[in-house]
Order: sequence, then structure tokens, then C-alpha cells
Amino acid sequence: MLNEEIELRRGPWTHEEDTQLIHYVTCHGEGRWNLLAKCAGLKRSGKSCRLRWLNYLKPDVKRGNLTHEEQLLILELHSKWGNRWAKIAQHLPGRTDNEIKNYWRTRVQKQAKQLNIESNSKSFLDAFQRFWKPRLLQKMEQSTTTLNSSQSSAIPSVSSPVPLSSIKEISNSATSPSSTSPDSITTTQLLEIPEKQTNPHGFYNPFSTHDYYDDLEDINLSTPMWTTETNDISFPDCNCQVAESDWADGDLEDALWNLDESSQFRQL
DNA sequence: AAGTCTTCCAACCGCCCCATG
DNA sequence: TCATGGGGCGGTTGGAAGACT
Repeated sequence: MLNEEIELRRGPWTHEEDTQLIHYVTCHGEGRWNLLAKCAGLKRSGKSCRLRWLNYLKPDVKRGNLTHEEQLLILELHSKWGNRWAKIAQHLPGRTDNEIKNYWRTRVQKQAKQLNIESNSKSFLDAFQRFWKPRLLQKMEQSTTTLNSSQSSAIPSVSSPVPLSSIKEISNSATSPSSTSPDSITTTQLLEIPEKQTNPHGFYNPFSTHDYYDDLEDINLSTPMWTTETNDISFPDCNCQVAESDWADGDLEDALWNLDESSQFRQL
């Protein structure tokens, strides 16, 4: 390799760089990233090009908030495989390991911390397996039913990116990963919404067919996810307790994780 | 309105594995 | 068998944007 080191650019990608990369990969395909970077005339490292392509520019990269089904799947798979983000990402079509990793760190770990539970601990797994998971499944089924029966012209045709049946299937087989291939999730129906390629941060994805905002959130907000009865749920194994009534508001993600007040989640 | 804090995520870093010669 | 380079992966960071005071 010649060391006529061109100063490599770093930091945020520009529109022009993205266009160059897209054009080159479209014409010549992926791989040989170092060579690709040079041939494409990009003053970027091969690694940087690869990352930019895989995490942002690749046509099937999905943008926007994770759906509840995806969140459940991440929690489930993480409980089996730990921080194997790439492996987990294989089961969420269109989602990248980076995105899942970020989700875990910013949402799950944060909430776990607030609850004084280590997100990789047995307590966390217990709480998830014994309470959150069945509840999530139940409520998602309810919301699916509600959605199906109430889908009107006001709401575009929506199906879960990852069907519940697939989640259950993967949940059950995750202990023997080789038996589950990513192909087992095939029903990825994109939301058919007007194309808007700029998100609130001003980034853009030239290929994305998704709005930056997740329409499912809005849809689910219209459907109460939790009952309003007051049932305190306790987790003997993790020494903590949840007042279910406090989960009733907001979308499911909030219901799952916004337990940030001491009255909502009490140490026994 | 301005300053500070917090959140979130794109991007980078470093390690490891694997293919190739 | 060993050296080397490319690519994949998980951990971490920087900074933009929003929230809060």
C-alpha cells in the first residue's frame, strides 16, 4: 500500500459524499471497502465507508423508532445472547446492530439503572421473562386485534415489521440459534406513507421509505395499552415491585420503561 | 431569552477473526 | 506455519438538538 497518505476525512458525512458512495456501491457492489473508498474518490477510510453504507445508506435500512414488536424481540434475544448485537440485528430486518446497541444503551440500560437493576443481571431477566414479556405479548396481540378491526382509511395499511408469531418462534428457538435463520422473518411490509426523507435532525436517507417518526407509535397511542386497575406486581427475585396502574399512560415503550418515579417501582 | 443539562445516535476506535499468499 | 490485510463486531465518544431552569 502506498503511503501517499491523503488526509482522511472524519466526522459527519456530507450529502456529496453520500451521493458518491451510493453511486459507487450501486454500480460496483459492496466489499473491498478500502479500495472502494479510493476508487470512489472518497477521502474516507474503508471502514468509515462500510459503516456509513451499512448503517445509513443501504436501501433496506429502516429508520425511525423501533416498534413494540421489535423492542420485545430485542429484549428477548438479548436475554439469550447478551450483547451480540449483530446476531440480534439479523432477526430484525432493516435494523442495524448499531441501532439496536444504541437502543439498548439509551433506553433499556438507563431504565434498568433507574430501577436499580443491572440490565444484564438475573433480576432483569426474571422481571422481563415473568412479567414484561407476557404482558407485552398480550398487549401487542390486543393492539393488533384493535388495529385490524379499526383500520380505516385514516390509517394506512400496517403490519408489524416482525410478526408476533415470528417473535414467539424466535423466542422459543433462540437457545439453538442455528435452527433459526433470519429468513424466518419474511413479512416485512413497509409502511406506505408519504415519502419524507428528512428527519428532525436534518439528516436524510436517500432511499428510505419511512418517515423518521414511527407511525405505529401514533397508532398505538390511540389504543390504551394497559388496563387502569391497580395491581401491584412484585418480583421476589429482584426485590422490587411495580404498580401496574402507573403503566397505563402513554405508548407501550413508555409503559414498559418509564418507571422512573419511586412510587412506580419500589424496593421492597 | 439565555445558559445549562440531558438525551440520543452517528461515527470512530480497537480488537479479533478469517482468508490469502 | 506465519504474516498480512480486510472486514466484522462491540464499546465508546462527540456533538446536535431538545428539555429544563
